[in-house]
Amino acid sequence: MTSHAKQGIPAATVARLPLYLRALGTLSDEGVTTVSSEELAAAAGVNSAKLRKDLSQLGSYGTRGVGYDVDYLVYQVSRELGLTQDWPVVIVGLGHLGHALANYGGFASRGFEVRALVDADPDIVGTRVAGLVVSPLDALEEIINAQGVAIAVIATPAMAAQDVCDRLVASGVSSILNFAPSMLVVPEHVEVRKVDLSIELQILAFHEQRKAPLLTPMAQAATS
Amino acid sequence: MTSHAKQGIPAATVARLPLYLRALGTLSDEGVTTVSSEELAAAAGVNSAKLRKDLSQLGSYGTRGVGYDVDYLVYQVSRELGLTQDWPVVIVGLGHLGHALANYGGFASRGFEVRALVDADPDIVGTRVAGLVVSPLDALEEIINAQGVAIAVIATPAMAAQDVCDRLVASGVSSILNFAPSMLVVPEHVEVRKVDLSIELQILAFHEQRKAPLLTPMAQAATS
DNA sequence: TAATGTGAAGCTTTTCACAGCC
DNA sequence: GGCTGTGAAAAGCTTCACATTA
Repeated sequence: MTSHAKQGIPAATVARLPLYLRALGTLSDEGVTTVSSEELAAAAGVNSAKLRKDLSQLGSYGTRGVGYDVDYLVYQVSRELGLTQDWPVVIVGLGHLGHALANYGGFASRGFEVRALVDADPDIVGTRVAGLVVSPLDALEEIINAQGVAIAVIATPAMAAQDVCDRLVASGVSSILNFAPSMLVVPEHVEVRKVDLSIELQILAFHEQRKAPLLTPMAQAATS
Repeated sequence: MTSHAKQGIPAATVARLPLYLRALGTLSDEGVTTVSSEELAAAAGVNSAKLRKDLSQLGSYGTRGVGYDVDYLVYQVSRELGLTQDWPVVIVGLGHLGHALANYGGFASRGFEVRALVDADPDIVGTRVAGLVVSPLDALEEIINAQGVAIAVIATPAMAAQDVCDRLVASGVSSILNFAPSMLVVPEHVEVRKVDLSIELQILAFHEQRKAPLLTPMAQAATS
């Protein structure tokens, strides 16, 4: 109402909203009805000034001297993220990872409904995974149209990812979550986000490395 | 040698090094021996000024007027990330996701060797996954000591994560990759990084939401 | 009184643009 | 001539600290 910059919530804030939502869900399950920025920040693993600033981007949903109403805040954050509606999702690629994603409960609980599974391998097509029969790659376009899919998940090998991506985009998909270790080229209006399971491990190795020399008797003549 | 601020590569740079490494690997496989910042940046999906600044943090490994030697740069980036040595890793929790992680080729190819799999479920203990026999949770401490594990992956349900984490830390693990949807509390010297499979999907929904109203005949009286 | 919401300060990251070097 | 490496400017993000309000 009062000119809240609807266009322009900082990307860093958007990236943290799911974190807050998760923490709020836990609190709600525990029967907590009101929470201060300090408490919620601790539960989400951020500092309280950041949390307050983030929440203030969405509007003025707290009460000074009291805190935030948990359920009300869950609703507001969900709405902001677009999770008050259900999103039909298709998963392409049913290797080990696709399998895990299809069975992952965290999607359904956040308003994502896995409507179809697609794979290129004839041995996998027709099998039942997480209650769904795996469809052949040929059926991709038809499925997307029939189910009204706007968000797709790619969990294929790297080599197949760009081709699958092109077909998804051609069929009208405009948001893609890419688990394949490859860079996808897409038109302007399509958003791609990527998850690389090994990147975080590599970042850990970086930090581990600068403690290790002191503790393990491994590296001796390492100082060039 | 020439006083390169060894202590203090920006976090944002470290987070992108794995991306460059992957792009370089692909180029190397294609037989490319030299690459310009422009080309490598395109392959990694970043802009070239950023790439040059990032690489300059590691040292002066390019040649003006020419570009970067692909194999040499692979080595330098790997060394910086601590990937020239092998890291023994243990995965705790062998549900669908743990399964997928155990079978994930991207770990081994980056110097991470999955040495042991651990689960609490008696039905899973003793089964063979990705060539390894799953050990019981009781054996956790012994395995970590015997294998010299410094980096562990948690893929348990949220409820079990903190307990597993505490035991890992007590046994000397100092880097943890957490896939469980929960906040881990650890001592100062332990580094935790988390991957939440549904967070990226929620961020996509956020962006999808602000295109959708125009395209789908779903939301009608949405403007409060 | 207690805790939010927010200007302002400080810090990090990105981008620009060009000097320096091959 | 072409491309890296890097100061400097711009943008973005975090933290501080306190006025404001229930």
